Amino acid sequence: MKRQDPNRQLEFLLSEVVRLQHRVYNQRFRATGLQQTQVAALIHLDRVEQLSQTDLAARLGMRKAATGTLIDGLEGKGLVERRRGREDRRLQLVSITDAGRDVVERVDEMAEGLATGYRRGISRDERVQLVSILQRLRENLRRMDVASAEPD
Amino acid sequence: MKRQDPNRQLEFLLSEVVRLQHRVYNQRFRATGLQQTQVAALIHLDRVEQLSQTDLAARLGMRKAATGTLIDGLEGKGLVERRRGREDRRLQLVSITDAGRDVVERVDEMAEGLATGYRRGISRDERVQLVSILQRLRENLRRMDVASAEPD
DNA sequence: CCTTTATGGTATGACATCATACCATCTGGA
DNA sequence: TCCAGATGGTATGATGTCATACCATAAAGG
Repeated sequence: MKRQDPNRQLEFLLSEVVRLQHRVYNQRFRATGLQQTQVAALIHLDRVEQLSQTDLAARLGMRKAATGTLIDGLEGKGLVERRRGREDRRLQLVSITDAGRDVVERVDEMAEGLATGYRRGISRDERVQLVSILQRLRENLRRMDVASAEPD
Repeated sequence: MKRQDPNRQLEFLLSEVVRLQHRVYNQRFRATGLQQTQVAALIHLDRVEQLSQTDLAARLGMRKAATGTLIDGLEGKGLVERRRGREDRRLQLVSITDAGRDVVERVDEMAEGLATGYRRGISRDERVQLVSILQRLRENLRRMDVASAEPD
């Protein structure tokens, strides 16, 4: 039962990196009052016109409930709008506002600066590789998630 | 200002994967009553005899306060012990108990099963590569973290 | 020695996410 | 047509992590 060095155990390493990442980004974005996840949501919305909450949840890898409160926050700041679906009135269609687009613009510039330090010592090829592997990991995890998540 | 596809933006992708990962693992480990992070802490402690809380915090990428409550939980279950440092009485030296070692053993077996689905379609070489890149990313983030975190 | 500063840990209040349970609306078959 | 299940969303209570502020002990300089 030779156990992995926890420093190399993929799952733990990923968690650690993401914890650090959230901390660093949230410190830097303090001025905007936005969390990294909210920024992610805004950027998703900036590229697609509108999205139901369930769609958005799937893209962020979150649950519906959490996505709802996430959007509450963005809506409260006027960065995002909700409209009931016209055909299917269960849907909450979320779309970004002009104010939201401005924020994305500003945040993008900040992110530019951060990315420099973030990517130091990692080549373009490696980044491409990394993304590719992470996408497969995500696929695997999605499969494992639904496999056990009947009741939602 | 050509913006990245959020599906490929490294930072977001990492966050998403880790959210999924936590969900899947916590579902599966429900029976043990442990969170993935607690498991990580146990495994660290299983390999080093003892560790101060600050050390442990550094290894997990967390802050001191959060690490304290994490350990409270493990201590409450009897998986871990705290002793005041004999030479430096500020230190809380944390070490794993026999019960803790048993849990690690059991969890390791469960993790074995999970890892199969987790790693599907990802070669050994790719995993090595991934770990290497993540370690550099971690280094970068640590630098960016302390760079701004004077007051703790 | 004695004071200042650094360091380990804890307390507190905020917030994000989760799981579960629930309500509203749609859809497909009897 | 209408009822049963599926699906979108919300409400609630728990927990994990954070940032900040604080206390206790140690180390360093006069």
